[in-house]
Parts: sequence; C-alpha cells; structure tokens
Amino acid sequence: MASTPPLSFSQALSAPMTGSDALAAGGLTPAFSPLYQQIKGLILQSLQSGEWKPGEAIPSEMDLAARFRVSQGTVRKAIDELSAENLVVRRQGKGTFVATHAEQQVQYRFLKLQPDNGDTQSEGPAERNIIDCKRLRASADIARSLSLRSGDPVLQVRRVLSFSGVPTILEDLWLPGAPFKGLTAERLSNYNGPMYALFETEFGVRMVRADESIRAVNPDTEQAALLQVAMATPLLSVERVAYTYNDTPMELRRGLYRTDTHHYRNVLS
Amino acid sequence: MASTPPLSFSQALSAPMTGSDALAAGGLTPAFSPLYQQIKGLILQSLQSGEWKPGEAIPSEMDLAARFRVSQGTVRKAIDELSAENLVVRRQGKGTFVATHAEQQVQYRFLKLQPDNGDTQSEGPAERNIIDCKRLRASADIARSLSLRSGDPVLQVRRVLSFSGVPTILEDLWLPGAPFKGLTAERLSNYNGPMYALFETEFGVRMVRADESIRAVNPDTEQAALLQVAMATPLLSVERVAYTYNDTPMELRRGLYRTDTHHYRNVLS
DNA sequence: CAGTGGTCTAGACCACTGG
DNA sequence: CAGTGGTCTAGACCACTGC
Repeated sequence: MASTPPLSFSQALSAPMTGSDALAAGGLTPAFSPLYQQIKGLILQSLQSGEWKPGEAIPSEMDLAARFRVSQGTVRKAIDELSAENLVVRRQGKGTFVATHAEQQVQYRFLKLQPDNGDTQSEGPAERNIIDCKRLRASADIARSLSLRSGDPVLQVRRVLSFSGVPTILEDLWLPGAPFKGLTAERLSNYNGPMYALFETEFGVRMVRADESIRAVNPDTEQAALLQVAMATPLLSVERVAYTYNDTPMELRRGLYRTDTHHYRNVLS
Repeated sequence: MASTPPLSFSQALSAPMTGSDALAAGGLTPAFSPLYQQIKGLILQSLQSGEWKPGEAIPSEMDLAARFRVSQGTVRKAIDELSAENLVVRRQGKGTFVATHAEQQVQYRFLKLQPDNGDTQSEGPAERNIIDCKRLRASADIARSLSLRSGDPVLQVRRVLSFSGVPTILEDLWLPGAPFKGLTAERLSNYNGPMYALFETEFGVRMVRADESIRAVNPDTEQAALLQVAMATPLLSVERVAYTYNDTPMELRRGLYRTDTHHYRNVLS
C-alpha cells in the first residue's frame, strides 16, 4: 500500500485547512467538505476496493493519520462515522475491523421478524428449505429495483424458513447475475450460516444498508400451500432492496411473513 | 441556575479524570462512566426537569463547559450524542436547541406510512376525524403497555386519518390519565398541527422514542366500516408505544393501515 | 511490556448568524 | 462585529489486549 497516497486536498505543513480546497477536483459543485469527511471518503474507497477485506483489521489510527498527513483526531472522527454506519467495528486494545457477516453471532442481518415471546434464542435456528433456484432474465420491475436493464441475467431463489417446524417466511430473492456468477442451488443449500456471509466470502459482496416497504396481503394458492396457511390468511409482504458500499443495489427480496406467532419489530427514534 | 452545580465526580484543577469516580454515588454498581457521559446525564436531567423547554436554546458549549468545570470538547461530545438521539438540535451560529414537535415541518413524527408514489407533498395534509374520546379505566394489557396498574384512569381516543378523501388509517390510542388531565375531544379536534406538538405545549410531555410491532390482520366489522373496506381486506396492524425522556411509556397506539395505496417504509442499516 | 482505541484538554481558526 | 457551533491540531493519560 502506498505510504503517501494522492491526497487531492492541499495541506501545508502547519496550515490546518481552508475549507474550500478538497475533493472538488473533478466536480463542478462547490464540494467543500471538512477534512475528516474527505478522510472518511478515502477510507471508504479502500473498503470498496477491497484493500481491507471483511473481518480484517484496518491500519491503526496513528498509521492512517501518518498516511493521510492529518492528526489522529481527524482520522478518529472519520472512523467514528464509519463505525456509526456499521461499516467498521472498533475494539479497544485490538484495532478497527471491517464489519463482516461471517464472524457474527446474528444469524439474520436485516430480518426484523421475531417470535411473540421475544425469546429469539429458545426457538432455535430456522430450518431453511430452498424451493427453487434458477437463472433467468430480469423482468422490468426486477430490473428497475436492481438498477439493471430488463432482460439482464439474474439469479432467482425461492426458499422457506421454518421455526420450530412451522413454515413462517416465504422468500423470493433476485440477485444480479454478473456479480454472483457461479452461485447455484447446491452452494446455497450446502452452506451453513447466513446467506450474506456466503455473499461476502465467495463473491466479495458486502450488504451495507437496506430499504424495506411493507404491506398486508393475502397469499396466492402456491404461496398459501408453501406456508401451509389458508388463502384468507393476512400476511406481511416485505419487499427489501439491499445495497453495497456505493449504494449499488445487489439484492431484491420479496418476503411473505406469517404474523400469527411472530411480529415485525421496529424501533423509531 | 446554579453556576456551580453539584457535580458528583471529583475533579482536581488539572487532573483530567481517573475514570473510577463519577456518578457511582448512590449506586452499588462499579458505574464508572467517562466524563462526557456524566455530562450528558446532567444535561439530560435538565431536559427532563424542564430547565430548558422544547424549542428553547440550551446554554452555549462554553457556558456549559464553565458550569461543569470541563473543557468545551467534553461538553461537545456529550451534546453530540444527545444530538444523534434527536433530543437536541444544533444550529451553527445560533446555538443548540431542545428538540420540539411544535416548530417542525414534519407533520407526523413516527408515522412511516407513505403514498406509493413517494410524493408525500402532493397528497396534501391528512384530514383528521376524531371518532371518539373518553376517559376509562385501563384494562390489563393497556395498563401493562403503559406501565400502569389495571384500573388506573386512561384517556382513549379513536380517530381516522384520510388522504385525498380516502380513509387510510384508523387509530386507537391510550394516554395515561394523570399527565394528560384536561385533555378533551374538543381540545384535540380544534387543535391544528401534530398531536405530539399539543402534548408538548399543553402538557409538557415530549415523545422521544417509540417501539412498534407490526402484523397483518383483517378488520372487524366496525373497523371495516370506518375504513370503508371489505372485511376480507388485509390491513397492517401497527402497535406503537411511545416513550418520554426517561423511557417512561406515555402513549399506546394501535393503528390499522390500508396498504393498497400506501406502504410502510423502513430503512435498515 | 508495547500497541491499540478511548478520553480529556487547551488553543487555534473557520463558517455561520444576527445585531 | 461578537457569539455560536464546527473543524483541526498536539499532547497527555487511561483502559484494554496480547505477547
């Protein structure tokens, strides 16, 4: 790694900053962001480029400060924000690590459904059952959600999650074909652990953020059969788009949740 | 306000801190929090006690630093957290202000339902229609949600929100009787603006956080009639408990949302 | 013990607001 | 212009980790 990377902001040896230099190079906008934001951007670039992989430690604050020719405090503030966005995890005495799904106790990163007796542990892990997994061409709406063109190759997966033997979640998910070349039903069903962990380790795709939109619906015949409920049963329809670092959508998920024994929990602040 | 308030942590004139003094007084736990956390706690106390009211400015960072005998940076870090929790709003050049619902453009603080054409503006403000408002005694489950005893007096309100003339949300809400003494159906329906703003200005109750649990359900006959939908229509059932400063529950809300033209939007990170 | 992140300070200057 | 929050620095020491 270069020890003197090309910082595009001018920084005289003892002139803190002027506030109007910065990453404006190449942009017409006044740009004009504080130093720590620029540092944050540079660190983010290294995260995206894979310079440091999920689970690995990034350089120490002192090292980064030296690399970027700024004070430790400035690096610190940059990392503070990355940490607040869950892109990075600090561990006192050890270092700062790229966030990862692989070595993580939480089984489901974005799943907000939980048993009515809040006891997530007692119900044990979900049984995962892959119904279908095939490659096809993106329909118009799938393509739009994934920022693809219709007809682009996508991978479609359908699976059922059961808790204590009760089928509770029916999920259809679509992945852009290109980044997930080589993903098959077998790879998926043989893999033990979070799906997002597999995406990370095998395809270098880390999910960072997601948007959900939720509705109440009735299932069609096939959905009702897979979830073993009557067609009149109201279900939660959860459409989720998950994004990687640079806000690129990498997964579309359409879930049907049974809410007779579970509920979707959300904290507002 | 006392210029030399009783700080329970010992601080010699130039000894930064030892880390093991602090607010442990009165507690058996090792306690043991950093200075800025203690400062944050003290500011929080002042917020709760109403020393600074919603919308008002709190003292400047320099003033607070002098008051608490710490550096500006330490006060700053405390306020940073309060700001991140939306308890306080910073405005450069002006000061730091207690967060408020009153002078705020967002009509609905915790409502995550939005029109399918993301255009929140075009649909205009909701028509609010209070169906019912009465005082009664808390049932067991209402009492539990509000941390009351069953039989304690509560205020119950039922209302319908319509967008563009279409009834979309049916809400039942319960408020603890004591803090909301004097609240009547008339006060509610005559009031223009967010309900939470009225709670603030008239009753000094500021909602700070909320938990929601969401299900898909069918309405009963009465609910269906009020929302003008068939009984077979799947609806979103949203139960929300809203809390004041010290995590005291102050409102229970049970909403039924139509999701044919709107959806519940959520951001996960 | 050295190395890491975490806290605290003191002082400088910038950017914004309002009189 | 003075006052406020916002950024940046340099240096000190604390708490935790692992050798």
